Amino acid sequence: MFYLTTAIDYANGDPHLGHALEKIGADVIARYRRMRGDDVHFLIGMDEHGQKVAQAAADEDVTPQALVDRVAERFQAMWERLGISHDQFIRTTSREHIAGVYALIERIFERNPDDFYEKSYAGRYCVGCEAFKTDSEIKDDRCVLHPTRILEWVEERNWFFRLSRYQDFLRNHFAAHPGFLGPDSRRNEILALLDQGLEDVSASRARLTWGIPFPRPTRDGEAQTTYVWFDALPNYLTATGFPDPSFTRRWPAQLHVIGKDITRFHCVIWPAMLQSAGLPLPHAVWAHGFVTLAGGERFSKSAGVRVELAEAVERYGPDAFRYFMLREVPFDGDGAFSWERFEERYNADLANAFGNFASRTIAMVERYFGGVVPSGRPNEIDDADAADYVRYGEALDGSRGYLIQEALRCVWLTVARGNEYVDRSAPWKLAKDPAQRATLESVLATLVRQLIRQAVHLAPVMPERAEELWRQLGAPGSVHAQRFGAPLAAIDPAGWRVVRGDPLFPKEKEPSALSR
RNA sequence: GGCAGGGUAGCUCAGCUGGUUAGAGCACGGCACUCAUAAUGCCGGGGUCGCGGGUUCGAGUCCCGCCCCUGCUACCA
Repeated sequence: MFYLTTAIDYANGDPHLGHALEKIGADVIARYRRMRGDDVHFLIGMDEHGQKVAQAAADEDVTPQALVDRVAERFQAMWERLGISHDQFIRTTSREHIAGVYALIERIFERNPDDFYEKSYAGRYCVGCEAFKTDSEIKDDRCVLHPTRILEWVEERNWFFRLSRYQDFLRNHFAAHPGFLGPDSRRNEILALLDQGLEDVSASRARLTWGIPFPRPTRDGEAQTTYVWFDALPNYLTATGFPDPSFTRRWPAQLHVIGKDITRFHCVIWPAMLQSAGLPLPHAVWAHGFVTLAGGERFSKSAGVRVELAEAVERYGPDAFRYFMLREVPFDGDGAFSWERFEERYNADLANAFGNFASRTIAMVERYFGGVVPSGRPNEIDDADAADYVRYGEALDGSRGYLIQEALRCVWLTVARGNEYVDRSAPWKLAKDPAQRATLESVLATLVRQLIRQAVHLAPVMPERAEELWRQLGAPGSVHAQRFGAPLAAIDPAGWRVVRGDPLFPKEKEPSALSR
């Protein structure tokens, strides 16, 4: 079982490029795994509690539930449009999740009663943020985000989780499992944090109105609300059906795909919670980077969205968008989005190099062989491609992290090889000489084999376009039903009837009209 | 401030433990070709390798100092 998850998205706005990058990247991993033959379960979802959601609902004069219902629908519509192949969509307002959170907290109370304790928390509270502020967020006695408001000194009694107790456990875990967190830069940051020492974290809040009731009241009988760590993070566990005993069929997760900004929660608090509950830890966490804008401004939930996701998807279609994001934004770091760059990638990589390679190959099979793929034996082209696809696999299988952009580079090496091979072989010359018929057959069979492999290896990234190429090649079944490695190498397209279709990535007639 | 990473062609980046004329892709220019989405292939121009010292026969690659950028430095998520 390969159980992978993405961060659940906070339901206080519409999906933007940052959300999309994470889902697309995780989707590629999920699809890649399925095509390796793994039994994949891919979870995504929404984080729907919290003061900001309550506030947003109040502003619109709707109930919080009505608000999150609407937001969840918009997210799901976007994921469908983008071809995200999740198996499950969890929402933290669902009954199952709430029951799971109760069970997890109670399990900690049973197994490690000392891990929860009551403590008064005093601090400066910003009404604008609805949150306590730390010194670094305060300037001249005012919250840096709301300088016009006056900070209140607030004291409240909460449940706390004894995170500090797990410092050594976490350090040992990181030492024993070097691959637990990647990329290395994030891992080093967490190791530094562990060296610095851990403070306990609050597990409940008194003034939080929209959330899961904390299972136990405080000593003075006050009912509190579960704070974010114990509300949002457990979604990965509750989605498996926990506490139903069958949850072990999926748990522990193989991989949590998250943004680099929430690494700490997933690599410190979450593992400690699980350990406290006596549950196994996820095998790995991958912290991807951010999509930035050309100016360097960063996308985040608080920053304004400057490029409309819907527009970015519609302009060249979801598959081109998926390709662009993953090729341009390294999955272990940041990358910029710009229309100029998008058009460059689209024209150079998709239309000219790859799309045209498919077009010219299929056209030649039609022209010289009446559309029936000739037979031929694998040769040095297949060998060279195979070496590239080994690297493709190493970039996606997690052994060195999840370097999707490298996998794409590998496929394009084979595209370049194919175009070069066409020119070197000059089939149009071979076709004029009947004595060269066998050579012509061999060349075109080779090109079709290349396209087969490209379709299969691009299927995780561009599922729809890969399927269309598969169809144009006259290949049987679905590209998504294929398997990498030996089964793929064994495919012999001889006799397939190609179907010449529209270009895979049509170019706009007036490129200037697309420029901004 | 502390810790970590980075500053290499117009753009995005590769350059491992120091060693022939510093590389790739895109963009740009020329040539070739015509199967193809005026696509492709070949060739080429273009870089004081952040700045200043130092070690060495020799440094983008090591050492010191400085400048600049990014991330982390815990309760919005």
